[in-house]
Amino acid sequence: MGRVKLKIKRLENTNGRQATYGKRKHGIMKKANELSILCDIPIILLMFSPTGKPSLCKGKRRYVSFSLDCGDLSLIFIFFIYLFGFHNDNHQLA
Amino acid sequence: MGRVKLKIKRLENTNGRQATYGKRKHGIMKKANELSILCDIPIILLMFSPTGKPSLCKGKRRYVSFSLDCGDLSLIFIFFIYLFGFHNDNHQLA
DNA sequence: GATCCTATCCTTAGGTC
DNA sequence: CGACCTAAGGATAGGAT
Repeated sequence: MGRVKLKIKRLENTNGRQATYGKRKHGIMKKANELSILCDIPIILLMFSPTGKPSLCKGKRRYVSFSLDCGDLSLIFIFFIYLFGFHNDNHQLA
Repeated sequence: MGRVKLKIKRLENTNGRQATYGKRKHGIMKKANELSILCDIPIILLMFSPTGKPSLCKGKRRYVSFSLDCGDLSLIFIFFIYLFGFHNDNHQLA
C-alpha cells in the first residue's frame, strides 16, 4: 500500500521505523477497536514504539464467557490484565 | 471495504459475527506481525472469538529496552506475559 | 510522534465450499 | 473457523508541516 510496496523486513532507517510505527500503530488500533465492537469480543493489544514507549489498546467488551480449560494459559493472561485494571481507553500510557 | 460498508456497531447476526471475526482476525494478526518486523518492536495481541476461543499473537521481538518507569503498569503486564512464556507462534491456542 | 495529502496497494463483505 | 473469489472501501508510503 502507499506509494511503494514495502518488503516486510526490519526498516534500517531509524526515522523510517518511527514514522511507519506511528502510522501503522494508528491503523492496527483502529482495527482492534472495530473488531471488538463488530464481533462483541474482548481484545487486548500491547506494543512498544521503537523508542520503547508502550501503548495499550483494549476492546470495549471486558468479560469473557468461554469454556473453562485450566490448561489454557490465556486464562492466567487475561486474569492479570483485568486484575490490574488498566484505565486508559486506547490512548498511550504514561 | 468489501462489497458493502459496515457500520461499526455490534453485528446482530451470530453467523455474521463469526464470519467477520474470522476474516478480521486474520487481517489484524498479519498487521501485528508486519508491524513487529518492520519496526523491530515487541507486540502482543490477545483476542477471543465470539464463541470464546482465545487467539494469541506475539511479535518476533521479545525483549524491550525502554526507560524504566516504576509507575507504568505495562511493566507488570509485559513481565507476566513473558514470565509465562507462551510458546505458540501466532497460531490459535488450544 | 501527530497531522495533512494523494497515489497505490491491501483488506474485506458477501457468497460458496 | 478456514479457504476461495471479486468488487469496492480502507490503510498507508513518501513527503511536508
